[in-house]
Amino acid sequence: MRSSRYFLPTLKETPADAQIASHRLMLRAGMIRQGAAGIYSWLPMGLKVLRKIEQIVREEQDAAGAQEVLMPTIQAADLWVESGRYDDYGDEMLRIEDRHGRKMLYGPTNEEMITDIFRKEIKSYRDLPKNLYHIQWKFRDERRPRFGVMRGREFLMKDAYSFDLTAEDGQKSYNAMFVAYLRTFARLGLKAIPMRADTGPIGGDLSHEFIVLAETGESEVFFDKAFDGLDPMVEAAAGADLQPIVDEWTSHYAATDEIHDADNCPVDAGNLITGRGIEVGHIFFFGEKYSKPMNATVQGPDGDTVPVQMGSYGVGVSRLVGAIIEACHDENGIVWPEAVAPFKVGLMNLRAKDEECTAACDKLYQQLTAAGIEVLYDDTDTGAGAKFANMDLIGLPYQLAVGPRGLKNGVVEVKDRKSGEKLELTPEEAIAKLTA
RNA sequence: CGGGGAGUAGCGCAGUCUGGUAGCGCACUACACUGGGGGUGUAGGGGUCGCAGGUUCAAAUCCUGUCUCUCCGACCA
Repeated sequence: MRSSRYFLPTLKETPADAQIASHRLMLRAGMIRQGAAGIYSWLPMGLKVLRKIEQIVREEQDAAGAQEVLMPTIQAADLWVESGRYDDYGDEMLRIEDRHGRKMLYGPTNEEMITDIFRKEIKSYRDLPKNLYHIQWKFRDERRPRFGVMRGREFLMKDAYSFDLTAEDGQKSYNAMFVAYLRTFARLGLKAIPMRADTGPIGGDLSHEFIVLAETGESEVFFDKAFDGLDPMVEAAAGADLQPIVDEWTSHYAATDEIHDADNCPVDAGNLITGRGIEVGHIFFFGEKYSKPMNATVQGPDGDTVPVQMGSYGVGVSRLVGAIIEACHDENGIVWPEAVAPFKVGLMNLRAKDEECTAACDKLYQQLTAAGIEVLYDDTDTGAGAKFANMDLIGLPYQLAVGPRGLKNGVVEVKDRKSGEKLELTPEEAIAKLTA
């Protein structure tokens, strides 16, 4: 993509409303623009990152045996009356009426709807287990939206729902999601710690929050050093027993500051790590909480009709964009992990008016693009300093700077955004390095 | 929801107390210079001062109402 054609409105100055790093940087890097409190438009580069995160989440859900569906954003209130949550949910639910005066709502989550879909079709234990998920916009009318997309009112969420005959089977479904989450966050370039959690309004007995570590995270977290030794990229054969893995990850101490009690902490100070984190995922097993009131039942092998055992599993996809930036930035801007970077390489023509320089850049752009590398090519006729600053701000993993000075000696400069390491290479070497 | 703060050009702000031709920096347009870390100059364009009432010869400024945004706190993917 050429910068001269790309819609990438970066800002030199920081908008006054943005307090935290990710919000500031997303606005400055031209990723989002605010529509109303907690509601944002996603501009091309922001959307590109959002889609990449979404895709990784999707791949791991699919790999874990979940199947993608897509439920609507607008739901009829009836189902919520049936589950008893229409009154319980309170002002966080955006309630609307259609032209016929029918009560509707913009979905804050989808337990009721998925349960309704399930109960209408599934009648036998032979059809279990099932895990259905979707990635859809949700709306929760937060009292105080803040931190940009980290706590917006409208947000993109992956939510999966598992259905099993027994609680034991439900635990297996839970474990599959647990492992999928470990892998998902690791692939996104994050360090995530599962923590035992309150179940809140979703309800249920078994629940873990996944907290990604970021120095500027919203809450303080405490966890056993032992987590550092665990490998989140769990490889497990289909149908394998995941319980030992889950046990290992849940056997070590981890708690947010709300729960942590320094005086009674089971981990001695030498092994306790204190950090800050952001909640990006939350998984629940809640058994019959919705299946019972909503009559989502199947016939078991013995002929008895029983409520199905359910769990739900959320990932804050849009929040992850902010969380990744919180975990990956420096004073100059964003430092994207390669897996979610909007482009891998930022190619800078340092002297757009110089024909040789432009020819060299055009060629590099063509070669890299042909090799399947996503390149943002700054072909504009602006000062070199502005280009470097802008590239640092948007945080592409590699910068490829091409100017007359280097070309005279047959070299271009490749900079690693994260380490800051700069290499002078021939164009051929640069291509080889960037396509490796 | 409790307590603060703010709405003036795309962004950041001054002007409001003490009413009198709406300003500054950045960004933008044109031209020239410059050219490896947000460069320089000259000349420009852009604002019903959040909205609605009121007071006044005259309102960004005073009064009333209203909307929105935002910060801290309590709650959440």
